[in-house]
Amino acid sequence: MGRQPCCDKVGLKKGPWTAEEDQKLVTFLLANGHCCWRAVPKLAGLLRCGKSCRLRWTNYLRPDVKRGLLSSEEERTVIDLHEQLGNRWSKIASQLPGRTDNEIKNHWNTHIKKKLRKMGIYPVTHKPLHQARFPPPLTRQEQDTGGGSPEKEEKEKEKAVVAIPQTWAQDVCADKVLWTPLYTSSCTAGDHYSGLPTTPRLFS
DNA sequence: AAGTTCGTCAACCGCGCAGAT
DNA sequence: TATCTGCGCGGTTGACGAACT
Repeated sequence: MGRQPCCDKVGLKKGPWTAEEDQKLVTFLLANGHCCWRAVPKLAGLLRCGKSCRLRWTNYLRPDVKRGLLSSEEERTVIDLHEQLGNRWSKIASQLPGRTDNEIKNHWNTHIKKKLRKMGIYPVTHKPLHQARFPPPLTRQEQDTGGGSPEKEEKEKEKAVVAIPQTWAQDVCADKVLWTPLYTSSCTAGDHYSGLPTTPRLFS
């Protein structure tokens, strides 16, 4: 049996939120809090799914959410944390009060990546471009700062393959550093690989 | 001035995890 | 133990305005 959709999509509104919808959601949540996101739209009188309401609230309507560009200090923090954690946007966001994972992710993709490239730093590995290497196959376990249960650790060890991030292909192409398909015969973004590649081929 | 391309960012989608039954 | 349900996360899309030709 397939997974049920998060909500019945028939008759539900999608796309940008109107001021009126925002008002309804804020009024409801401030008065009642949220016991269960699935029930929120119905109770608040909105034709949205619960997921959409949660996203709108956490990213834009929450009273403590900070708007506007990231300061240079915040940016530095994001870069440092990204180096340690990778694309764990929610973890990174938790270190920056008032910032959301979505905002940080967008800022990273549109501003920071570009800045790093200009500085000659490869944004995925945080290493100089000329030393660009395929990212080591870190498992979630390795990326997480905290430890896990021994069983979990064992399971993670078994996972010798990790997903190649789709951004990899984009980044590499943008910087005209293309990898030869030495590590796999038909490797594309989203595929899986095990082990490390050999050498990159540079295109001018 | 009009058309096209690029950059930004709000919002959606699908998946994985955890708790409940 | 297996299945169901809801939430949260990360990747991706698409609308829209700005910049460029």
